[in-house]
Amino acid sequence: MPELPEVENTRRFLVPVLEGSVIRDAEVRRQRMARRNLRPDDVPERLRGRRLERLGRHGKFLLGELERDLTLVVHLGMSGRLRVARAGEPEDPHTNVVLHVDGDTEVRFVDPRTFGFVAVLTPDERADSSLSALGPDALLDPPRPETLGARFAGRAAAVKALLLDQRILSGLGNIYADEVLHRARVNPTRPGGSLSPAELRALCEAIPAVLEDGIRHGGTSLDDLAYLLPDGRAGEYLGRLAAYGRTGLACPRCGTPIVRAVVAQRSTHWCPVCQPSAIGMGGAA
DNA sequence: AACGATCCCTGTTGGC
DNA sequence: TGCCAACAGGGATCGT
Repeated sequence: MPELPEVENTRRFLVPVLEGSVIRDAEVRRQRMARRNLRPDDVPERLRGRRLERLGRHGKFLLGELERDLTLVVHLGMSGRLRVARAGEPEDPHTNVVLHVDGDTEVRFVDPRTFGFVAVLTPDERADSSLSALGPDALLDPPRPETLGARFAGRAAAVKALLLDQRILSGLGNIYADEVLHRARVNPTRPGGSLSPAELRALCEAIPAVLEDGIRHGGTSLDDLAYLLPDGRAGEYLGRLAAYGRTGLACPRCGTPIVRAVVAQRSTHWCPVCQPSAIGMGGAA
């Protein structure tokens, strides 16, 4: 699923395509994709003829700074991907939004499950949106152990749930949360408030390390339905995952079979030896 | 306030 | 072989 490394790879690919370019026209073919706008019809209207000055990212949100203080917001949801193509090239199914850029370049938003969205927001609308509630970007502004500890203090919820909470830290999703916890040797079911200073330090080391590793390898493409780079290539990180999706397979660190359980309503994978459920105990959770 | 449950979607998977 | 329920998940929202 698109998480921070996939969104960042998408962003880097799109920077030379979009930055400084004029969006000549835009089509929203499924109204649902524009549902975060007060009026869905605003999207093409607000994009038409406007230059995109800078393409940034906060967590899993792509943020395009447009002329006259408008922001283009794109979230890939769980099955969204952006595809760069020439006009007239065959379209992938579920091409729900198309941006027509300079020349005959198109940026196509393909999203079968429509959990993604596009929005074009004024500064006021942006301030009122959930964007303003996002926590610091997990890569650009990685947490220090003391600040993460302060956010986790007193929390009974599983540390996995807290890592997925975009208001605490922005960018981790289900795959990279499992990978971060594995690298840091922290059991996903542990109450957030119970982590030791050493475990908080390990988490803070693991968060940027795992994300940078994911970015370096082009992100994680689980299957052909999910995330692909904007030129259609798959990311290479799938084969490097240590925990996520590896139920019954050997932990790359100790060889113990990875276990799976539902934590925080999400499929969760960990090594019962490297990530014991209680300090000093080596058994399964 | 914190936390868990539910819903939105649809392609894929697994069971019978 | 064919059908269909279950499953996957980010984020909004709701109930406790």
